Amino acid sequence: MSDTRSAARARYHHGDLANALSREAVALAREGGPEAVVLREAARRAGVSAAAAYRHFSSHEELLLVAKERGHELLAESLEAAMQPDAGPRERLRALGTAYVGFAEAEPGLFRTAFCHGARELAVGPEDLGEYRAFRIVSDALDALLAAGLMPAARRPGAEFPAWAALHGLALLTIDGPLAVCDPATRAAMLDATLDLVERGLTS
Amino acid sequence: MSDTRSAARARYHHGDLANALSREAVALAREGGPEAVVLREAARRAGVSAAAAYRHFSSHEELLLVAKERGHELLAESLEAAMQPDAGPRERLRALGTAYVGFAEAEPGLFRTAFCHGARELAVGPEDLGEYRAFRIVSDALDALLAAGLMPAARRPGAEFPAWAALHGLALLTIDGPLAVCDPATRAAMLDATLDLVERGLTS
DNA sequence: TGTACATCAGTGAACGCGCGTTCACTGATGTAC
DNA sequence: TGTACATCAGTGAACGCGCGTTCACTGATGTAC
Repeated sequence: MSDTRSAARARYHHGDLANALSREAVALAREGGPEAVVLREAARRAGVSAAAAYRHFSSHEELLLVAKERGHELLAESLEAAMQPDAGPRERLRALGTAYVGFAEAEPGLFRTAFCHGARELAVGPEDLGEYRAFRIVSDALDALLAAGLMPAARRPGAEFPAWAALHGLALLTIDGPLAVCDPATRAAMLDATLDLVERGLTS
Repeated sequence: MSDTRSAARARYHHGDLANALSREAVALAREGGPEAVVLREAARRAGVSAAAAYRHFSSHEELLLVAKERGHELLAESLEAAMQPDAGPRERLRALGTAYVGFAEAEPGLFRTAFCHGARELAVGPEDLGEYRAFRIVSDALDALLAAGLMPAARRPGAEFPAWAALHGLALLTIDGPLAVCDPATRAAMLDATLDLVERGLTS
C-alpha cells in the first residue's frame, strides 16, 4: 500500500504491464532516440522477462509505434502549454515556433522518434490532419492570424505546411545539423530570424 | 583489359578497395539510409572479406562518415546543376528550393544519411560554413538577392538558416512525414507555397 | 637480369554481443457450482 | 463459503541472426643487391 508500484512489480502478475512497457519505451526513446527503443530493454526495466512483452505487444514495431505516438502527443502538449490564450495571433505564432524548437532541443530523442522513418506513417493531407496534433495547433494559429485580418484569405489554404516546414527544419538543423554545435545565443538568433521569416511570409 | 573492374576483383589484390568500399557504402545508404550502411555488407558487395575493410577504414563509423559526406556532396551537385546562371535571383532561389526537395525525394536514403544523427557533426556557424556545401550555395543565392536590391541589407546576415530551414523541413516532411503519403500534386503545391513563403519572407 | 626478402593487402575463422521471437511451462486469478 | 477448473499473465531457456571487430595467417608486390 505504501508502495503500490514496486509491490505490483514484485507480484507474479504485474497488473499494469502494458502501461509499464509503454512508459519504458518512451523513456528509452527519450534517452536515445528510435534506435534505443529495444523491446528486451523495456522488459528488463519493467522487471519482467522479454517474452512477457508479447502478451501486450505483437512485435517490436508496435512498441516503437507507441513511443512515436507519445512523442507527438508530448510535442503537442508542449505547444499548447506555451501559448497563453490572451496573446495576439502574432505572439501566439511566435510562441508556437519557440516551443516547437524548444521541445526538439529539450527532448531530441523523443522528437527524433516522433518523426522517425518507418514504423507506419499516419495518413494526413492539408485538410485531413490525421493524428498530428501539432499540425492542428499550427492550423489554429493560422486561423487566428486570418481572423485578425493579418493574412490574405487566398493564402490561407495549405499554409500550415510552409509554416510547419520552417519550424521543423530549424528544429532538425538545431539538434542534428550545423546548429547543433553552435552556442545558444546563435541558436536563439536563428530561431528569431526564422520566426521573422515565417511571420513576414504569412502576413507580408 | 576488356573488363578491368572484374579483373581487379578477381585478383588477390583488389587494387582499388578503398574506393570500392566507399562506393558500396554510398550505394547502401542510397538504398536504405544510414542504418543500411553495414560494413560487412559493403565488403561482401566489393567481393572481399569483412576483415579486408579494416585495411582502409578504422571502423564502421568511418565508413558511414564517407557515405554521409558523399550525400552532402551529391546534394550540393544536384543544387548546382539545377541553377542556370542566366536566371534572375528570385528564379535561382526557387530553382534551388525545388532541387533541394527534389533531391530528398529522389534520394531519400542518401538525404537521410547526410543529415543523420551521430557520426560526428561538422562544425559550422552563420559565417563559418564548414563542409556544408549546400549551405554555401544557399548563401550565394541570398547574396545575389541582396545584390539585386531585392532584400534589405540588414536582413542578410544569418539569413541562410531560415531559408535553409524551410527547405529542409519541407524535404523531411515530404520523405518521412505527413506529406510522404500525399499525392504528387499536393506535394508540388506545398513546395510552391513554401517557396512563396521564403521568397516573401526574404524580400517582403 | 635474377634472386632474397621486407612489406603490404588480402583471407577465413572465430570472438562476443544483443537483438527479436518462439516455446513449453507454471503460478495466480477468478468464475461456476 | 468452499472447491474444481478454465483462463490468463507471467517464466526461462533456447532459436537463429547479423553485426563489428580481432587474429594469426598467406599470397602478391616491389625493392635492394
